[in-house]
Amino acid sequence: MTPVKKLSRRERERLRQRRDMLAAALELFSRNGYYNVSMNEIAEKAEFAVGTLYKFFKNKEDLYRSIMIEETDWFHKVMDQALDSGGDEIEKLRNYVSTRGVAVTEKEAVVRLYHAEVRGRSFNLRAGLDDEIIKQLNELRERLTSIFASGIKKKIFRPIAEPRQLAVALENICSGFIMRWLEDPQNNKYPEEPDVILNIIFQGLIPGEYHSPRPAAQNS
Amino acid sequence: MTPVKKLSRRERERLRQRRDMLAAALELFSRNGYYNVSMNEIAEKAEFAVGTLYKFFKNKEDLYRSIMIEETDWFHKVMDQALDSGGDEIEKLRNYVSTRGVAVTEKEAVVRLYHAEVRGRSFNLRAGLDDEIIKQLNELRERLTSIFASGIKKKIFRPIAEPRQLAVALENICSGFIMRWLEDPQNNKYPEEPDVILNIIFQGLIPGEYHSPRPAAQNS
Amino acid sequence: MTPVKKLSRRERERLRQRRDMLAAALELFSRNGYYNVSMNEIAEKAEFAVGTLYKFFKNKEDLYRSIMIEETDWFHKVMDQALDSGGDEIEKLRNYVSTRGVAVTEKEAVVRLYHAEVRGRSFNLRAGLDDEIIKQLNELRERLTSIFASGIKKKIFRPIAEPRQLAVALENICSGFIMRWLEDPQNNKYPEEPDVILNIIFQGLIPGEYHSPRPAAQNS
Amino acid sequence: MTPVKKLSRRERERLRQRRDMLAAALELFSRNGYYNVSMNEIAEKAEFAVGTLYKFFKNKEDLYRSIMIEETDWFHKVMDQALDSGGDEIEKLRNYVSTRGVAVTEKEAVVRLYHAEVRGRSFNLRAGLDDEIIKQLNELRERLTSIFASGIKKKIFRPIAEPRQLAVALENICSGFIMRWLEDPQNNKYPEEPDVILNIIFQGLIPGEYHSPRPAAQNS
DNA sequence: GATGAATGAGAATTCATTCAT
DNA sequence: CATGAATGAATTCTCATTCAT
Repeated sequence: MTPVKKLSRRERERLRQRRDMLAAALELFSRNGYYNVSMNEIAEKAEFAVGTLYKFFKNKEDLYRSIMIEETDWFHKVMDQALDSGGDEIEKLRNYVSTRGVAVTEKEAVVRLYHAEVRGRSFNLRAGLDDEIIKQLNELRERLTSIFASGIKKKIFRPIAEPRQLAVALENICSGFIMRWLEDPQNNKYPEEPDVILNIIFQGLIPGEYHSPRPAAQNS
Repeated sequence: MTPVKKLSRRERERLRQRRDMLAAALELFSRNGYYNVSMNEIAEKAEFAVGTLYKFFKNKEDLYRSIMIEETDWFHKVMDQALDSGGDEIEKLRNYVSTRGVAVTEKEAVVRLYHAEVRGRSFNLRAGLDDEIIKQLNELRERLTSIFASGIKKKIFRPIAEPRQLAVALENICSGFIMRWLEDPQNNKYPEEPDVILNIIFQGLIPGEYHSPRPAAQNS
Repeated sequence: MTPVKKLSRRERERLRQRRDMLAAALELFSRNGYYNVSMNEIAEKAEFAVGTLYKFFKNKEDLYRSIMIEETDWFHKVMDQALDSGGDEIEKLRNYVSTRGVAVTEKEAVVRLYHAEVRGRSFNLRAGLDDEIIKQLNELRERLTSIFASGIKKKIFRPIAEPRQLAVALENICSGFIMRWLEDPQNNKYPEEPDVILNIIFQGLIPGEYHSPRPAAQNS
Repeated sequence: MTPVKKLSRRERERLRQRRDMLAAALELFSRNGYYNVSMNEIAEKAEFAVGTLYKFFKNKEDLYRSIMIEETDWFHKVMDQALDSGGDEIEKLRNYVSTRGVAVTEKEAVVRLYHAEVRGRSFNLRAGLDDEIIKQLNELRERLTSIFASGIKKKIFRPIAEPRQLAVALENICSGFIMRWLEDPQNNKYPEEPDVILNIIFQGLIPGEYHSPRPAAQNS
């Protein structure tokens, strides 16, 4: 995908170091929060001297921001692929839901940080998240939104709410389950079957157990 | 609830002072985050000396914790009342949704903090939220859960997912909308009509615009 | 002179502390130079905690700058008085010379710092000396200049150079002697008799040993 | 002077490198001060690696000291030559004055540093200037002193002060003018005509405009 | 021999907390 | 009892120096 290939040993080494630093910092930040992690701790965990950290990152905030940017990139990419998957709108949403779950298992720390920062609005960054990050998150939501829109247009989905509202709802239901899972993995699982979540929004639409019974009956 | 009534002037005065301190701290914490607020700032805003703050609260964390406890109490009480409302399960949920919206307008700062802390899992508290707070939040979720359960039992709701999952979903959809609203009040409003949210979960059930068309038709 | 008098005990106390801090810092700076003195050292010498230093001064540079300003003020005032002295132009210059000498004995540390900063152009202040300080030093030179000018006009002094050049010369001869004195007090004294210095510039004019004899005579 | 000639290519190369390093460092030190110049900056400007700097100089202070020694050597040599010039005492002093001026134009950076260090007593060197440097500076002053002494003896100069005092005075008048020049080249020039400075000290003696006129006349 | 990445001691600064008045 | 000045531990960041390649 990238036209790389020719990285000198030196460059590869530097990249590896950078990755190690980011990994150590990510782990600590996601576990203890920005303000409860000192540069010395990060250095120690990454097995470098503090000074070396500062060769790679201008300051603590820059280090944090770099993590956020790289991981948002990763998240964006992963989710993008999920939504690129062939299939109809339902299939895409199914992919969205299950990929959100997969992402956690792959990078728990990232997701943890993502939740603190994006869902909870932490105050780690004085100036707030980078525009670039916000842009990516918005893009993702817009993709979801247009999937809902097109699904509605094709009459696959009933227009039970505006597409963007549906997108927000879906995002947040997923996040809610993930959060619970992270907080108490014993007792909470992220639904293995994405339809559990989709059913919440589209029970009438998703073919499956709860589908056939006419909704009608209930209130009459 | 408590057998109040007999508070000496002294005691009433102290309570007032305490309330002022908590209010000042709440405002600042919710706006700048725990670590970007100093005890001196709080003291100044509350118009007390720092020393006085320490007469009321053991330390900064205790002050923060106290806010969380009091405000969770308030939130719990408000939401509890909403769910106590007469009416069937649908009515109760409607009340839940709209009360969540009302709560924001009444105590924006509280909700802001609540979101950082509960939704995002901030790291203001080293040791995490108090058990007492967690207990209350769980209670609230359990009430929601049993509303869903009873609704399903009464066949008002279709059993599209487990009651607790539905509760989590509802909570998070609401939070999602509230968060967006807080972040950009210009462009995002919390749905004035609670049914917008409930429709997402129960479009087949809530009587209304999108109800009648049989969901069935579309894919089969 | 100042309309003070009514300083609360608190204020007087604060002033005293500030003075102590400045004194400790002056002593250290003048002996070791800006960059070889740490805030902790200053705090220790002044018998305060570092934090207290920062209550009085925004940062290290501010502390240094404050010293420079206060001491330049003092120096300016002392020299100004010297030049205010009654008497003709010769008398004023005599006063200038001897007061420069007195100033050293009174505040050796100040003069030491003054020399590093003003004569040598140190690099303690990134942004250079305050305009206020430079203004005062220029004023002093201008006063000297006009004394020379008026002396020349009155034909007390021969116009051997431009008045400002004479002022610069006088300043620097004095500084030169002072510097030598400070560096090696054993072997160098600042001329007790100001005429020694004035004679260098005005040997033909200052009444005294070298005065009356026609210059011609000198080699007879 | 030294029995040079036989330097291997290797050695010549090393000398050239050393010179480049010293030149880069001189430029930076004289402009920003010892403590505001990092070894990395010097290395970069000299186009070497830091490590290489340390092959030539034990440490930062040694580098600085080396500059001072080499440049003092140069200055000493230049001034020595000036004083070697044929001619009587007056001629020699004239040469001293004008050579001081020439030196600035040739090596402004050196003079800048010289002033900070020698005139101002900077604190770049913890242990003060090298004895060797001090010795050279003293030698120069002694030469000046003996010129004054011999001039007085020959009755070319009137004994308006002790020879050494005259030497100090002359040195400092020159330095004073040079400093002003360096600080504000627009508005201050070093007297092109050395007699301007010499007149200040010897107006009665230097043949010229102010020489013959009887000093007597003046105050009557 | 040259390089420059890595090191870590040291300095400035902040802020929760204490305690004399 | 309230006050707020004083404290000093902890944190971020820099830069002279070293040493493996």
